[in-house]
This record gives sequence, structure tokens and C-alpha cells, in this order.
Amino acid sequence: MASRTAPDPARRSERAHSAVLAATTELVAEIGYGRLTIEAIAARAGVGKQTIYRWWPSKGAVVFDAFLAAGEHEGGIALPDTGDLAADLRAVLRPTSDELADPDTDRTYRAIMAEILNDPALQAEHRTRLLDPLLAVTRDRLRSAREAGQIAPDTDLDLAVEIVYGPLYYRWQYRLGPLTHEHADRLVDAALRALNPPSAGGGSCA
Amino acid sequence: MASRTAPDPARRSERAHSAVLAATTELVAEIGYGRLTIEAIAARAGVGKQTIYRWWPSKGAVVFDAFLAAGEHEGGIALPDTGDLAADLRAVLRPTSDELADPDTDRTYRAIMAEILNDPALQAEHRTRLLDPLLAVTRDRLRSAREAGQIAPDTDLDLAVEIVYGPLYYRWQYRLGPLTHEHADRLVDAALRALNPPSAGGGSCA
Amino acid sequence: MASRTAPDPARRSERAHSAVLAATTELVAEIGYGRLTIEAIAARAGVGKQTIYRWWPSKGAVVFDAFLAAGEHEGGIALPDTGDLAADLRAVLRPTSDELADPDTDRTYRAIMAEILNDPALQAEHRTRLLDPLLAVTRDRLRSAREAGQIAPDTDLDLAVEIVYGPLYYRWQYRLGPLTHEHADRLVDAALRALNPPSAGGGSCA
Amino acid sequence: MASRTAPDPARRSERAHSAVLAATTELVAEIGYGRLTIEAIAARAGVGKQTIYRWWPSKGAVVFDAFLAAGEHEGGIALPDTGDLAADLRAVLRPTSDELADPDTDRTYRAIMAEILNDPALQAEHRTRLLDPLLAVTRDRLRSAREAGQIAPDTDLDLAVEIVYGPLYYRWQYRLGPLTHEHADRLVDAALRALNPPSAGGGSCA
DNA sequence: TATTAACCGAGACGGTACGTCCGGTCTTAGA
DNA sequence: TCTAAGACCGGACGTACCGTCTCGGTTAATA
Repeated sequence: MASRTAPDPARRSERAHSAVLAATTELVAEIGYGRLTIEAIAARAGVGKQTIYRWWPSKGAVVFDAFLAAGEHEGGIALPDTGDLAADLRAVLRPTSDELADPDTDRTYRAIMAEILNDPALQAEHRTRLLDPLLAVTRDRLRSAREAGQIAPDTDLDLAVEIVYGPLYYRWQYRLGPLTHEHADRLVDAALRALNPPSAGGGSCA
Repeated sequence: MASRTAPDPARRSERAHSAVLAATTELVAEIGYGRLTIEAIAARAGVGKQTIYRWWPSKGAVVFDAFLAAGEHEGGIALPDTGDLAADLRAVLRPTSDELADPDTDRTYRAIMAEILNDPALQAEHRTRLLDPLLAVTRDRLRSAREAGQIAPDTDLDLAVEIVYGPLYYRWQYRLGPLTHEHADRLVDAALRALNPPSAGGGSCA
Repeated sequence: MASRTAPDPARRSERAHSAVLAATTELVAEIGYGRLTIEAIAARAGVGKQTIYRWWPSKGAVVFDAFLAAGEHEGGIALPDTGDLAADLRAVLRPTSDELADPDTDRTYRAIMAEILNDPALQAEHRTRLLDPLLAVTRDRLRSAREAGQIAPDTDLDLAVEIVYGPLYYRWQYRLGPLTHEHADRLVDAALRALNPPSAGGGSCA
Repeated sequence: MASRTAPDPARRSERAHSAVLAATTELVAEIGYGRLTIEAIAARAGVGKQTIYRWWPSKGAVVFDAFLAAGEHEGGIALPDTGDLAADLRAVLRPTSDELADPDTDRTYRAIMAEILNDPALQAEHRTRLLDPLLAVTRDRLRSAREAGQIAPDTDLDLAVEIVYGPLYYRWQYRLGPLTHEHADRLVDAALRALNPPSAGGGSCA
């Protein structure tokens, strides 16, 4: 898949590339991912099918690129370090919740998720460009909190991110309930309790 | 979808029905869900295509039925109530972990998951026959623990099940790491901390 | 290729079969063989492409079948045996000339001829259904003439048919001149001279 | 089409031109005319596609040029005038037979023939560079024979060349039989009978 | 026990989209 | 400055399956 930020020098028509992504975004919104076809994308974009096959390996890859190009997903939601871990986690879980609650994003991300589940190549792309950056900044923030004594000193950061994000995605993917700020806040509280030193009282709130 | 336990009396050939499920199981293992086709199932099962369309609405539905028929998934993993909540949760998270770690189940369940994400009808089927029973028994067990004072008296049981299961599925679906008993145990510990009364003092910061 | 006179019992839709041939005939007339596509035939006939591929091996085969179905080409132009060999040969060469002079037949037969030149399977089909019957009746008539002493008793019938038909097709394919009855008659005269006993005077005219 | 003998002064690369013809000859031999593509020729010749389109209007034109460049076809088979018409005609029909019997020439000439049938431009090229010269020298030889009283004084020379060459090409194109010297000789004999004055008496009836 | 209606296997059917190939044009990099 | 290389738009290819349909040929429950 061609990188958005470092276009393949062999690519001749930037116009074609962006037309494909735009057409894809429109079509996903109009007819949904399931009914989306490469032919329809090519027709809408005014592009030969071969041009799509030349630069993307699969329909899922096109949609994923379009998803990234459409939003500010890449590079990620900011995860600030204000010293207040709860506030900082809320600052990431609330917008994530909002995005997943948005019907357009919901539909698109479900489609991408479905492809990822069965397409290792696309999964790798997703890891590299979306998930790993998010997990990395989250681990960084938690490491900082661990050093500040706000969470248990033996906290496994990999496990910690699962505890932070897992419940939210679980609710989303099985549609167990609405994704609200209030719900996100309670997940943050629960996560902090899980990460806090189990006893010893308190935890040093900022 | 025809119920497995209450066959439609109009169904003439139980043989055909089970041959379809068997063929589906084999083919998913052999060629994967993505390459699976109704025609291939029909051919392998020695069955007319119409027979499949008569009893199942979609490829996903057949695979889901085959998945249920193949294992003891339905009716669910037992969730005992020994009084030891941690042990009881381990008794459900460990086998779940094992199943998801098994390559065959992994592949099939990913396929089903992918369909569920975009097919509301299949999602409903999944909820009814797999997820809701599991969540129900889990909520029951947690309610019992809440009454026993083992977890906070104001625990939201819906939130609680997300905290129990979410992290595991998050790790599984994004392939963040191996699914081991040790990992399952640590998730149980984390969940219990999240659900515990803030004991002495401290607890979550406002 | 399915025989027109003995339809494959597996063929289910006679409607589809004849619609294909009709659409082909129309399209050849409208856009010519070169621009003819299987897709256009299928669309015009209201038929799936696969239905065409199921019954015909190539575009040329469809066109050839359509050509046969459209005219009385098959079974052939009558070659009577009136006892007057010259008259009988004129009775076959004149209509043949007329057909080749007709713009529609000309165009279609050129297309078929072009395919035959490079497609052995189609050539065999052409031999079986068009050429061989024509050559056979011609040889029969010439044999009869040989027995009647109208042509040399040692006449090679295979060579004779080449002499009868060759010059006409040569003129046609290279567009060396107009195909008229007068021309056909002169070819008949020439052929008879070539086949007559070289000397001994005359030949027994009826 | 660029003339071989009078290169366009604008042509920059004689190397490219001959590489195209050489590649074409090779490819026709290797994969046949039907599977031959402009792209393959360009790739094999180490030439840009545009270079081919610049100098030839169609695939058939390239092949025809390659055919001419490969052999001594152009300028034609010699048709001597020894005074012995039969011998002179054998001197042209025998080598023609031989050429058409050669598998390589057969294949290539069939391909060219197929294109000629449906491409007027290529037909004109073929007439100009191959057929007309051959017919012209043949007519000349027959005119000479007519003046010498060897054939009928009212012989139509256009008809005569059809009678001379038609049967051979007829046999060739429909693959009616092997092309041997013996066969060519018999065609010459037959042609001479057809063209001879009716000698003593008889001749054509009616 | 014979009839008959349904279900069954098989697979043809009208379609849609696939991923590939190639035609003919246009753009770029480099000799 | 021109060429090789090949990206580009377009469109047909032949294939794979879809979901529907039409066939005979069993069944299995009536009559």
C-alpha cells in the first residue's frame, strides 16, 4: 500500500490516487462496505480498475486508506500528560467513544475490522498505522504514571492497555450499550482501580 | 435459521442438514472462510444449493450453525459458584482463552466475528445463542458476589462484564499477545481490583 | 458446439439459445464482427455471459452458428443433376456468387473465414457443416458426369472441385472483381474445358 | 506504414525498427498470431509501445511488414518466359506451393490473410506490395502466350489468373489436401486446358 | 397399495463482480 | 530532443458465485 505521506515516486497521477480515496469514502457512506465494489470505485473516481489494483492489494486496503485520509485518525488522538492520569485517559477514551458512536465511523470501522480479522496483511497495516501508535502513547503515559507512583510499580503496561481499551471495544463490537462520555468515565475509573496498588490505601492523586 | 434442537418437521432429510454442517466445518478448515462458497459446501455435502438456501439465510449463518454444532459452545462454558469469585472467573476465562488460542476455533470465530460486525441478523443470532447466555450467567455470578460483599455494592453488572471479558477479546482480536492461563489469571485479578470496594481508602480520584 | 438439429438435452432454455443467435446476427450487421463482443451479445440477448460460454467455445463459433441459423446455408445450395453439367454447375456457382456479393453475407463470411484460418476447431466445424456437404454433392455430380463421359474418365474429383470453386473464392477474398452471373458462367466454361478430355474433340453434350 | 526500402528520414532509430520486425517474427513463431500483442512485441524488441504506434497502424501491419522483411516474398517469385508456358507456370506454382506448405509461412500467411479479410487498409497494402506484382507478371506471361497462340486469343487475362492461382489457394485455405509439386503440376495442366483454344472442335456446351 | 405432493440432487439460468489483459494515449526520466 | 519505460483510462476478457429456477427422481403421507 502506498504511503500517504511518502508517495511512491513511480506514481504518476496524484489526481487518480486522491480520486480513488474520495470515491471510496463517498461510496461507503452511500451504499455501505458490503455492497462496495472495486468497479464502482473506479467508475466513480474516473479511473481504470488497473490503477486501483496497481496501488492497493484489496478492497479493504482501499477503504482503510480512505478511512485514514478522511479523518485525523492517523497520528492519533492526543494523549496529554497533565499529571492527572484519570483526566488524561478520559481525554482519549471520550473522543474514541464519540467516534465509534458516530454512525459513519461506526460503519466504516466495522467494515475495516471485519477485513482485519481475516486478512493478515491488512491487519499488519492497521497495526502499523493506527493501533501501535495509539498503544505506544498509552503505554508511555502509563509508564509515566507508574514512575509517579500513581499506579502499581509492577504494572504490566501491555496488560494495562488491554484493561484500558478492551472493555470499550467489547461494548462497541457486540453493541452491548450506548457509548457515552459517562460510560467512558466509568471505564476510566474501573481501569484506575485495576491498576492502582491493591491496598495500601489511596493512590496518590494529583 | 433452523434450530438444531427442534428440527422443522417439514425437513425431509436430516442427512442433508448434517452433511451441510459437516462439509462447512471441513471447508472452513481447509480453505478458510474467505474462500468458502455456498456452491462448494453444496458440492462437498452432496446437496443441492437450494437445500442450503432453504434452511439458512446466508453463508455466515451456515458457518455459525456449523460452529455451534461442532463444539459445546452453546449452552456455554460453565460458570460455577463456589463462593470464590476469582476462582470462578478463572474457570471461565481460562477455557475461553484456550478456545480462542486454538487455531481452528480462532479461525472460525474470526470468520463469524467478521460477519457479525456487518450482518445485524447474524449478530442477533449470535447474541441469542452464544453471547447473551454467557453474559447472563456472568452477571448472575457477579450479582451473587455483590450480595456477598465481595465486590462493590453499587457495581454496574453490565459494566462489570465488559471489564471481565473486554480485555481478553481485545488482545485476541488484535493479536496483541498469546492467550495463556497466566494472562487470563492476571485479567481476573485486574477485574477484581476494578470491581472491589475501594477497601481501606483511596480509590479512584475524582 | 451444440448441434442445431439435435439440441443438447441438458439445454434448458431454447429461448436463450435462439436469443443469442438472433442478437449475434443483429450485432454483426450493426457494428461488424471486429467490434462484436461476447458481452454485447449477452446484453442484447438478455442472457448471462456464462450461458454463451456454456454452449459455444468462442466468439467465432457463435457467429458461425448464427450464420447457419440465419440462412439456408446448411444442407447447401442444391446441385441438381439434369444431365447438363454446365447448367448444373451454373446452378450452384451463380447463387454462391450472389451470396458472396451480398454485403451482409460478405461481411459475415469474411469474419468467419478469418476465424477459420486460425482456429482449427472452428475450421473443423465449418468443414463438417458447410464445406464437406458442398464438396460431396459436387463430387457426386462430377462423378455422374464422368460416368456419362462428359468429363475425362481419369478425372480426379478432389482436384476437380478445387478447379470449380477455387477461382471464385480467389476473386472474392482478394476482391479482384465483381461477382456476377456472367463471371460465374465463364468460370463454369473454363472448368469444363479443364475437365474435358483434352482433345478428341467435343465431349458429349446432352 | 513505413517503407522498408525508403526509410522515413524522420525515423531516428533504424535499430528500433528492425528490432520490432525481428521480435514480431520470433513471437509469431513462438506463440502464434492470435496471442501476439503489441505489448509483447515492444517488450521483446526493447522498444516503447509508442514507437510501434508511431510507425505502424495495426498489429496486422507489423506482422505483414515482418513477413515481407523475413522472406523474399516481395518483388515476387520469378515468372520466366521460356516460351514453354506450362513449364513457366510450374516454375511459379511449385515454389508457391512449397511456401504455403512450410509450417512457418503457412501460419504467418494465414494470420495475414485473416487480417486482410477484415481490414481494408491492410488489404490495400497487401495488394500493392504482394498480390498486384504477382498478378501483373502473370498477366504479362499469359499475354505473351496469347500472342504466341498458345492460349485462346480471346482469353480474359483477369479470369485467367484466377484460374491459375484460385484452385491452389482454395486447397490451401481449407486444408483440402497436401500441397505437392505433383498437385501443382496437375493444376497447371488443368489451367492450360481451360485456357487452350478448344482445339479441334467440342469445347463448352450450350 | 397406488397416488400425489413435497422435497431432494443437480445444475442451467440471468446477473454481478472479479482480477487480468491489452489497446491506444500520455508523462517522465535519462541518454 | 527523442526514446524506453510504463502509468494511465477504458473496456472486454473468461471465471467464479450469487440466488432463483426448472428438471427428473425419490420418498412418505394420504386415499
